[in-house]
Amino acid sequence: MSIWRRKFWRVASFPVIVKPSMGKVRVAENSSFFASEMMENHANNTGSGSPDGRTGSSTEDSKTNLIVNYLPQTMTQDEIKSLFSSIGEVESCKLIRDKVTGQSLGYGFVNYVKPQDAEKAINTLNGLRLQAKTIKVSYARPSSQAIKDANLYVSGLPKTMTQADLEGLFEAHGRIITSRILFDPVTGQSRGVGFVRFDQRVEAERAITELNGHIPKGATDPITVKFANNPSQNHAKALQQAAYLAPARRYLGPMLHQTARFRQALLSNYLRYSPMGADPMGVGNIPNGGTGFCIFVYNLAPDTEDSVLWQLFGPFGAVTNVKVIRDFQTNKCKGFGFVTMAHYDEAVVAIAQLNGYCLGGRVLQVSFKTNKAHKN
DNA sequence: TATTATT
Repeated sequence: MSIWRRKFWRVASFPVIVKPSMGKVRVAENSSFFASEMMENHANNTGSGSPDGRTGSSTEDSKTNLIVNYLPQTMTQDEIKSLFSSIGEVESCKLIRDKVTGQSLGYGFVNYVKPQDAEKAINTLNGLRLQAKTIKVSYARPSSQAIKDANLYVSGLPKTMTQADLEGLFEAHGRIITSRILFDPVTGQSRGVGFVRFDQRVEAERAITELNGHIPKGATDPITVKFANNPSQNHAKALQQAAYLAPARRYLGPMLHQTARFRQALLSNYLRYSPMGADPMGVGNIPNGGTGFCIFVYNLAPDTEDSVLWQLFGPFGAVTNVKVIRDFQTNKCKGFGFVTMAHYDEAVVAIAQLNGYCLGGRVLQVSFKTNKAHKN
């Protein structure tokens, strides 16, 4: 097999293009193909090695459990499991999603049966390029309250400050897990802001105390150091997105903050006035293997991503699966997709709200999926 | 002045 054939991964139904950069390709022994680029980014290497040397935890470090970061937004749990199963038997795999919108948070966990497979996965898959992302594979630290909310947002940095400089400034206050300086993609200039994630929250707290308002050597202005916003509770962004998607016609934002009880009230109201109230299951809609109710979405644009469906339907309740149907050759959306929702009442409201919804100049048709190709 | 690292 040539090196170029190795560039093309097929993981289940998910073809993944792997781009080895600079011809720097490693091929693992005892394995059909692995293209892996070792990270040159310091941030992505930090903390990816031995889990030893930690402080403040009595829990023993797992030698089989891995955390996978910087996953492409569209990658599903099944695809992750497929990819990591190419190394060895995977005991469990979990993609972390936003509780409200169902969107991938870009990281997950893979627990192997054998420690040597976990080690091999780090050596082989860390630094792998998937779509526009370079994934990071490292040992998961034992979960605890002490390691949560240890991510700092730093602003007011001198434009000349490098990532190494940043770490040099913060490393005295604890073990740095990751750090990053944000750059303008056009000019390539530092935006003067960045992030530093510590192992322990107390370390982050100490760094704030010591470094907020500090003037770096050679600089004139003080830096600001504070806790970074937590993405999983940042629904303001989702709200903005919903407002953007519904310019004038329907404003979905408030739905994000409604309780299940309010949704139930909406449902009662809806069923009272809807013809569907008489036939609540719709035509031929059967709970999909017990995982939920399948919804057919028609008139999607060719460039539609799965994430759009998550964003559209997530505000109405628990979305368990979405799928944009694509042309095998072009990979463009064929104009429709499916969304599975866990609860019937939420699916009903979502359909009622989104059928006729205008998305990118197209009027969507949304209904429960029917079994027949034609209905009357 | 904001990316997505703890189930």
